[in-house]
Amino acid sequence: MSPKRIDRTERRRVILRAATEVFAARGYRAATMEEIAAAAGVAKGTLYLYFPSKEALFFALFERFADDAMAEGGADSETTNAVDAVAALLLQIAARIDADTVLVPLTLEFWSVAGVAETRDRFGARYGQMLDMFRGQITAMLRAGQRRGEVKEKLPLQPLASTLLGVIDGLIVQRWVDTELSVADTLREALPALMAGMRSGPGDARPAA
Amino acid sequence: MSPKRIDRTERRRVILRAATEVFAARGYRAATMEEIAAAAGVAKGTLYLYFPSKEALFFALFERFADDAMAEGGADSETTNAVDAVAALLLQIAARIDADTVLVPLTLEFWSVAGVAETRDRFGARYGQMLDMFRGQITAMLRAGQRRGEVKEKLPLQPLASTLLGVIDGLIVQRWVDTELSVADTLREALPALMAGMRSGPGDARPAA
Amino acid sequence: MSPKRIDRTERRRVILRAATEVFAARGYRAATMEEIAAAAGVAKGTLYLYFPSKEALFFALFERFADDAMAEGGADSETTNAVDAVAALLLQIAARIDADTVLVPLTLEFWSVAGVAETRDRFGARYGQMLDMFRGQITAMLRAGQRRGEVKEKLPLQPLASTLLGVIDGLIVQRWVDTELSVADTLREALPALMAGMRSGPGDARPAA
Amino acid sequence: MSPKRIDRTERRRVILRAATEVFAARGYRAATMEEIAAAAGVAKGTLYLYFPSKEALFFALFERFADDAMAEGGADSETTNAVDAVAALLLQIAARIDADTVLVPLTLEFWSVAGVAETRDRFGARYGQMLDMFRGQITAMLRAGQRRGEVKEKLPLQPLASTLLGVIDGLIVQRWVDTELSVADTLREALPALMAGMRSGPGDARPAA
DNA sequence: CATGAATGAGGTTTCATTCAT
DNA sequence: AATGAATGAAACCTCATTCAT
Repeated sequence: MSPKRIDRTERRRVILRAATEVFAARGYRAATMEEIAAAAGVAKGTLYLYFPSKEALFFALFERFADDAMAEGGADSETTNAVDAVAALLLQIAARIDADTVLVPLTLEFWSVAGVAETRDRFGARYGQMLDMFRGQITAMLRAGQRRGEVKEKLPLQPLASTLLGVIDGLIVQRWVDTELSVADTLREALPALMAGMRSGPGDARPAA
Repeated sequence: MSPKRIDRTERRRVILRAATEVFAARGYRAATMEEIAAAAGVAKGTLYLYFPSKEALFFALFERFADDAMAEGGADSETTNAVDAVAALLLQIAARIDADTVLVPLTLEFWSVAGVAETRDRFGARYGQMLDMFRGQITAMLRAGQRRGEVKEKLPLQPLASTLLGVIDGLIVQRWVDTELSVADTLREALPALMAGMRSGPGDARPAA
Repeated sequence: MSPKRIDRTERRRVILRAATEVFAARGYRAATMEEIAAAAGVAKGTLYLYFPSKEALFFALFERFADDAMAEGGADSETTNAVDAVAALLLQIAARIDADTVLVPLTLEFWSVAGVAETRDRFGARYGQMLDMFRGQITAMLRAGQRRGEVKEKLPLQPLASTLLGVIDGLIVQRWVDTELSVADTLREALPALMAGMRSGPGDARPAA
Repeated sequence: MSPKRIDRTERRRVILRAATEVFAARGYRAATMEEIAAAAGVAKGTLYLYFPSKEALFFALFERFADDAMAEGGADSETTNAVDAVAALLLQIAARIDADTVLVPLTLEFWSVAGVAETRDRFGARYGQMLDMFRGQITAMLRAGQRRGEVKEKLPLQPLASTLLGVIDGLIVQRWVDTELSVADTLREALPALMAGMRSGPGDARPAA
């Protein structure tokens, strides 16, 4: 019924998609608004009708990225063994990274832009939020596991969660330099050995019911 | 006949030091040669007497960084238990990261620059070299441990090495957003639990006793 | 939907005109894009919307100059005596030089830029093309004159054409140092004496009569 | 007897020779003092002990060039036929141009630099001096020829001299675009035909004795 | 005398942003 | 709403000139 049949939400999405490609391929600074506009099939000026500045556009991208990542959470932490559930969460994230080729360079780019003094606050806060959420989730899963006697007591849950989560980012870095490497495959092989020590063995089982 | 007495090596070092600060604080693209010159206490033109271009300067920085990191190796892998030795190597790297505040943003910046199409080859190759060296070293240490019966047989050594090494980079990312976080402290707490599963337990011990 | 209405061709012309002035007055290297922009009444960046580089702008100028010069040809070579026709062609070129004051310094500048190693190929080839065309035209006119019995047989047509054409460039140089000198006037006076020897005299006339 | 066995005059010559090569190959603006110093086998600073500036060095080169050219004059204008003597003078200059490969680009460069507003006065005046000298010489030779009855009366001597001299410069231009072309050969072939019309024929001979 | 390291003004080019249409 | 021409602030890099040794 609107005179012009233009769906602002849809066009915004198109622009964000184009920006994703361009930022991933060229980096934040090297990417030009011209390139993004061309990739989105709109004129340069149009970008400014949807995002007030280049930085805002990049930040919007980042937010969508963070939202998506955080939606990933909420797994079946109750049904399975806690250690397996944590592994499953990590593998799920890893699979998404392997599947979407722009995620690796784009993640690198987020880190870099966020490291720059001017943008540190905006980006850093948001990224920290995301990290906290994941760390919290992992910690909670492990704590639940401890309550159920699946996970050893006396484990430094916070540092463990940080480290486990870090594994993902660490493999992202290795993936950009070695495009053959599969984050998910690597994790699938390595996690069992790494997490074995967290399971409560026969000796330290709860006195049980 | 006697030209001005200048220690070119020393001056080069001063410039590299200044570049380290500026690149870390502002990022590669945002950093200007003017800023670097000012930080080094020389004129803009002088930078070009030591490095032919901005990119060359950044790459030189990266090389020195890679050299330093690789010199880190050669630990006491023979004397101690292999698992402990690997942990010690990681902790040593972690300590260096905690000690030098510019290392975190600079590392992020390396990743980002290397991810950009134009520079990917130059930087990526060098970074891959460094990663390979570390992965190789960790793999070798674990394999030696297997021979000595300290490390479980049937472990996927390559993926494990990648993952363990990745832990460092993953924590660097977290450290950048949470400057309170100590990479070394986190690792010191988390590693025992993560690596416990790699040690050969009583059950799978060598015939021995 | 209706973008700003701009006559790109006209604006291109304005820029070329401004560039002509500035390059003529200051020389290729000394001329700055800033100056050219100011002379054209546009901003520096605008120049780059029409020409990708300073060199391209200069080359475009050169091409237009060459095109104009070559369009000059096609005189009334059939109706008049061949020797007179050649003289008329030279005088026509000369008149254009006298009329347009920037042509002298600009021509000097073309020569100079074309002489420099880096640009020799691009500019040299184009200039050679123009020279060849003029030499060919003069040669053809004289040959036709020979067929009609107006021009002496046994003349070295190629060298003569080169030399006659060279007279123009030689006078351009003199005009540059002596702005009073009129290329056309000088030629009008000198050519009859110089070309008299090319006309077939009574002695070497065709059997005819 | 002097403590240092350095002949300033000789070193000046060496620098000028090096400058000749570099200016010819790269043009005035593109040539750097660094390159000239390297070509001369001295340090950059040393150039400034002999010439106060780049422009002064180029001008010195130009002056030497002009001096050499003017020394060329004073031929055997008395002994031979005046028309032949003029032709001989032009051929002599042409031969020198063919022999010395740097003369062509260097001449072009002189013209160009002299065309630039800032240097016009210095260079232009000197160049005009040189041209005047040659024109004067040719005019004088022809006038003497008229007195001796070798040259037609009623000839526009000034324009003729300008044009004949111009032929040289015109062929220099053609030579840079066509390095095969020999200025001397071209002139040797073309001049007889061009100058034939200046000789007093049987009909217009002086009543004479 | 000679050197060559250092300087910094100045040049070309890029590109985020604005705004008339 | 959309366009894309125009702007002009920066940025990288060059190089003539100076001057401490």
